[in-house]
Amino acid sequence: MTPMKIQGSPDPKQQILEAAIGLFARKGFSATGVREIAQQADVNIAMISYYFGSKRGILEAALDLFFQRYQAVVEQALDGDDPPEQKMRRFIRSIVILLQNNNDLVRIAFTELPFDMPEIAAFKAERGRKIAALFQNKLLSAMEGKLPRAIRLEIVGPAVTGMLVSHFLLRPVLEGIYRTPFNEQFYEQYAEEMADLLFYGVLGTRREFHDEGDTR
Amino acid sequence: MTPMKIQGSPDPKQQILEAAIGLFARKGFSATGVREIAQQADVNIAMISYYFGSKRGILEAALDLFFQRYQAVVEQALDGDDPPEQKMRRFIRSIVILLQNNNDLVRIAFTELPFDMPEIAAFKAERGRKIAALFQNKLLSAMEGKLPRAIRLEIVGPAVTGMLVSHFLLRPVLEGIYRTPFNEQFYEQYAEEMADLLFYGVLGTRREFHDEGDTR
Amino acid sequence: MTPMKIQGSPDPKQQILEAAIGLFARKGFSATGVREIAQQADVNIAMISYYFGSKRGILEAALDLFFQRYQAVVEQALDGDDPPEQKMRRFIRSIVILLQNNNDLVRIAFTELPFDMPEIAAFKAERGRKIAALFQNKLLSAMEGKLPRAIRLEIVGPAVTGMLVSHFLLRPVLEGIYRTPFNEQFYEQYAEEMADLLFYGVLGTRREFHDEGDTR
Amino acid sequence: MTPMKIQGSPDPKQQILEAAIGLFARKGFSATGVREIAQQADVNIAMISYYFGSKRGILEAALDLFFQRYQAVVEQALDGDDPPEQKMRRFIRSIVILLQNNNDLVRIAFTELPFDMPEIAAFKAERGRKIAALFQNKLLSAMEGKLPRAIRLEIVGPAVTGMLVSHFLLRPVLEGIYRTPFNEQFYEQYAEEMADLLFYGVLGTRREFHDEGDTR
DNA sequence: AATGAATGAGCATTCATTCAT
DNA sequence: TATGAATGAATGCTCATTCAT
Repeated sequence: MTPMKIQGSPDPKQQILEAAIGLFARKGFSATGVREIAQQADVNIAMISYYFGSKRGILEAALDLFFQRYQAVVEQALDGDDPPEQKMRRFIRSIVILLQNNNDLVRIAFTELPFDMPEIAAFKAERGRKIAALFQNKLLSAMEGKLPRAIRLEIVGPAVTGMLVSHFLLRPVLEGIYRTPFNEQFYEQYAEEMADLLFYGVLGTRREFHDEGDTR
Repeated sequence: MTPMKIQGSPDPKQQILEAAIGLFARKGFSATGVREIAQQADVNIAMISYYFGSKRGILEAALDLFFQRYQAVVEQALDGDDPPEQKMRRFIRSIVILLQNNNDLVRIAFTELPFDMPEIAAFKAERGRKIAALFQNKLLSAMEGKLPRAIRLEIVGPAVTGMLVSHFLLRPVLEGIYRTPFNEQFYEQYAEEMADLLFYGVLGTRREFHDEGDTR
Repeated sequence: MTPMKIQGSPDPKQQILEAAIGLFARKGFSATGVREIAQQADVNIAMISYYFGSKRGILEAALDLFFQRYQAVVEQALDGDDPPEQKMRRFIRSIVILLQNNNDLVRIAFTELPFDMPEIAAFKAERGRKIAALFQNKLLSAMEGKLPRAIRLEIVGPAVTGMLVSHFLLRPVLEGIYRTPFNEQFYEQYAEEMADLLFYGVLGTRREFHDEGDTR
Repeated sequence: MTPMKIQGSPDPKQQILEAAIGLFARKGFSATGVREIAQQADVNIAMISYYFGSKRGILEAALDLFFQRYQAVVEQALDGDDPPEQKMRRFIRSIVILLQNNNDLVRIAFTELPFDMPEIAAFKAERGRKIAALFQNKLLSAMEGKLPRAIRLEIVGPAVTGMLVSHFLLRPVLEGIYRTPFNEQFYEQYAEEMADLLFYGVLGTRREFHDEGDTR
């Protein structure tokens, strides 16, 4: 039976998770105390053990959430019979939206890889493998032989990831360097620039390689 | 007068810094205790206050060290009258070597940006601005008008940074995903792939844009 | 619901407060460690934060306790329509009993006025003002014009306080100087001598000023 | 050979003592650190051990200084063949000046009697005995039989001390209670009021006891 | 006489977690 | 489910003192 919650006292498990994600992203996992999470979530401190077992349990839940969403985007973007470049553009656009809306989760996922929590690293590797396989099967296998240079996934994969993500990880610093407002409009352009950069580099032009329709 | 140190009792300030860099990179700043640093550095715990004022002081010293080295590489690579593409290739090769040799510092510099240490973020922004200016003045200004698409530094800058760095940040996870050995030979190829990717993207080829000699 | 406590595990908050009062009085606030308090109170050290927030919190609680009791004595002694001299004798007798029974608190209240804890000094001033006002309203206003010399409260007030209290502050030293046993009987005489000294000084006699009945 | 000191680098021992007296008075002995003393005295920290042996050594030097000055005032005021009341008025006037000029020392002497430094208490008792003996021999013995009530030194002594001193100990709090400016003029009146209070109390008048000339 | 590095014990406070209710 | 009290270990930092130079 799902308990009816009156307004103002929502699901405490969800409250804890949301509070923790915000704090982990802003202060880091270690620097965040369970007391702080409990206070922010307006929940008794013992509820954390109760719902998540431990502080680490919350981190695992957060990572799980991120990879679920990430993988969903990948699957959805790469699915279907569209040409690879179109799939890729769709992926980039979707992923930029994901990164925008889950900035905190992204920071946690890419930032917290403590070597003293090997299970966390293992968990990430496992999820990463799945996603790499999706790319291999749904995208790269269809492009083989058609590219000017072969794509080595273990190199290009992380490079593309870093290319797309670093803006979001560095955002607080970037805001201190550039005056550009990082608003909705910016991120639309951002996605296009990322795609062009990935496809043609800074020196190439889209027309050179082959005639193409609008891939957008 | 520089004191002659007998073997076995080297400069304790240096010892502390090195120990801390290793631990910060592996466990994160917050998760690393001063006792741990002192023990690893084989130094009395009070020496940390004595030399660095506080744990945070060590972090600042580490960041300073990283940015000094980073900026030195940038200046050296971009200096001179060589054509831009050549400068850029030189920069990428140098930076890959730097990242290889300072993996711990890199992780610290890109990972520790806690919002509750705003001075740290400010420090990074200040150094970032300097480096961005170097690129603008020594590289981009010479390329203006010659590119198929204008380069927006506030977008391409972080993207290139992330493209180059993410391998090193994600390395422990990548090792769990791919079987590629990350050895000397790998990083030579890595630098070339990064340059090609940056210049021509995954779809472009180097010959298309303009005939060029060997830019290496 | 007040929890029934079995013998041997009494109210830990009270335990902490009592232990701290004893130690603060004997060693001073700064020289007393929280570990020492916790040990003496037979309580886990973290309970100090839990109940009082900090070591300073215990000091504040102790001062509050003292001033509550002090003010209660003043109010009770000065209340009613008795002639001023009688009120004053009653006050002195009551206050001597209070000082006897709260020697530790007295020492803390008069000894700990660190200039680096301005809130403490402010707290004392506020309580002192209240008590000064009580004297002004319930005692001095009734005596105006009837005295050989006007009483300046800001001078006589501290003087009387010091006169009464100094024995208790200096007791450990006095025990090293005089052989008098400071027992119950002594303090009865002490109260009378204080009253006589305050009223008639060392040279005056009670009969000289005006014929009076037994003022006790 | 007494070293000639150039201006600006005066006797470091004196510097340390003065810095320490100020800090002990403001923060208390325990709360004052040797680093702080050394810094305030503009002296290397190791000089404290060198000159005073330990932090406690400074406290002992300060107490010694206070009692020397105190005893000198007592001896000077009580010496000679003047009538007792005149001696006593002289003493009170002198002591008020002493208290004014040595406010820090007074606070230290009356405030720091930690039970865990028994030698300090013993030292104070010894000096206190000497001063008590001076009063007994040079003042009270001449008044015996001439007073309306016998004076018990072990009671009146501390009372008078407290009466005189409490203003100076409580000064920071008194400044928060009353608006009276504690200036030169105030302390002249203060001394007179103290003498009158001691001699005649709040109810007595100076003319009642015996006709007297100007006792000043 | 003076320095700055070094020591080891100690400081107040906070940690994540547990448990009886 | 939910609470608040309780635990013991750990936190970063400072202490007074010592010592070789």
